[in-house]
Amino acid sequence: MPVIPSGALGALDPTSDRAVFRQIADQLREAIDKGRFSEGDKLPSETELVEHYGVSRMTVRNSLSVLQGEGLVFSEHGKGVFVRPRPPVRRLASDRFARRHREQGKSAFTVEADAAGSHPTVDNLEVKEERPSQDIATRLGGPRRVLARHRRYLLDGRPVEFATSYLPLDIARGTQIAEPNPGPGGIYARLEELGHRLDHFEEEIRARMPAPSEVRTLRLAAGVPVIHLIRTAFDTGGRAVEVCDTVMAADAYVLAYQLPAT
Amino acid sequence: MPVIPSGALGALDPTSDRAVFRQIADQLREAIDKGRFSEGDKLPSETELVEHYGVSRMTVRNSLSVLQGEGLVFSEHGKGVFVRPRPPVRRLASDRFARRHREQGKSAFTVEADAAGSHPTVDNLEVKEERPSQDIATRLGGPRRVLARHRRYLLDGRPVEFATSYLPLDIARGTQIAEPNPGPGGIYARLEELGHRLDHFEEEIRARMPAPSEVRTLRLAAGVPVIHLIRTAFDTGGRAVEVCDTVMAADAYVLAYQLPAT
DNA sequence: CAGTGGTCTAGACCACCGT
DNA sequence: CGGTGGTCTAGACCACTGT
Repeated sequence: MPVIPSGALGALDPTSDRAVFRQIADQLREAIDKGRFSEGDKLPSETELVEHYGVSRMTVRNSLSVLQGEGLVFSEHGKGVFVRPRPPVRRLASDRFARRHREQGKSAFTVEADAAGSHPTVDNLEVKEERPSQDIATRLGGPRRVLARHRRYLLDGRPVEFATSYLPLDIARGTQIAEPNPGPGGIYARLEELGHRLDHFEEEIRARMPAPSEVRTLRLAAGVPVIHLIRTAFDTGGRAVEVCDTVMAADAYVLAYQLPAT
Repeated sequence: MPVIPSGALGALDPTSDRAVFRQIADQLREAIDKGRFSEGDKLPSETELVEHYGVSRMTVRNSLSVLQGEGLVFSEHGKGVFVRPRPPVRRLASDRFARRHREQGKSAFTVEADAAGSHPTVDNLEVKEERPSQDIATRLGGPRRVLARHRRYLLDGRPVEFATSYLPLDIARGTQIAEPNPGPGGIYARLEELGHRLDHFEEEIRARMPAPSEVRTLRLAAGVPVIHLIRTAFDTGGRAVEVCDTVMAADAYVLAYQLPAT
């Protein structure tokens, strides 16, 4: 029985130079783009596509793997291949570290999540002294060892980012910053109490495909890149007092910045 | 003859639950990470890997496609599979639209490229009036039609980004902004001459896998995401006077922002 | 020309899912 | 249990590359 919605998918063009698996991928992609399959919908099964197009199963699978690589669909073993829904995105505003927010005593992540009606969680918290990578050391002015605060953030149970903050030992050792819970307002509030009044932050943003370990940590679907953000905090003396290295699931974020025109 | 560098790749673990093609991909990835294959190096051919591991060719190809999806390698028909080199990245500083740069008469792209010793080119320039998408219209305050300036940027011959600027017709129509060459300092200089003194910009950043048309336009390799940047320029009256929609090859860029701590 | 990757076939067995 | 996707085999022919 032909279970493919009538008209949803056309026929192959045998005269075309385009590879068969690409033609099939094109037709499926177009059907998704035009809403003939909606978010969460199940695509025709591999067997159905094999019958519809009269090709071998490997060819069909090749087509589907193209769409997976583009992040358009995901597969579930024993169930089917589905159109990937666009998850809700978290918007990071450029004033998210403004003192006025900090002074209300909550962390930036928690404040935003609450505002968006989501349930935030922090996970895998680990605080320890480490030897920093060359890059981190350079940004902090070259210390041999640093305090590292590792953690993972989840939104409604979904891991969306993991991050590590690095701080010079001469600033952080023995303070509340070296405790798992740094207290109200987070480590930036503690830094200011310790006399390091914050002046500005610098952020560097890259995007790339995730390493396998990042796929596991963020439970990333195929075809989802990561945003790699490195933020350095400077005090009013011009010293770099913290570097925060963050990897985010790109489908969960939009970053917003405001730039002066002057 | 075994042409695989001795010790570069190990043997399969038949007792492992991990799929054979994943084990092979893991070993190749590790060999690349550890520098046993360097940037630009050719990996062992599919035939050599088939012989080394004693598996079928499709299994080997499956392994290689995993690495391609991660952006670690690229293939050239008839030549081989190679370790993908990290291309030089272009750094976009958050002050790149500062008035002091604009007043020197060059566009932001040209100034930066020259500074980096690269040869910049602009391509596929097209200026016309259009009906804006819902999103663009909303950002500009809801005009029915806008002036659109499409173009593509190349660095040393490589396409790295394409962009479209949208401006309200009541501002741009009939001015030099509607000409292919907007003159020294670019459209922002013209906007200020027209009385729209710029106050600030807002930028929104997303990362995702490219659509097929973006792969073509930017000649993207497999496993390279794009950075999607939407910038809105506001004049001192608080009006949005331009929206620039930019898609960048993510492997060619690092974005840098400076945020106040106040 | 021989060697490379690109495409495709026609099977096979397995693990997972829901009924 | 039947249907689904996950893995793998052992071929085949092709197009592209370099010598």
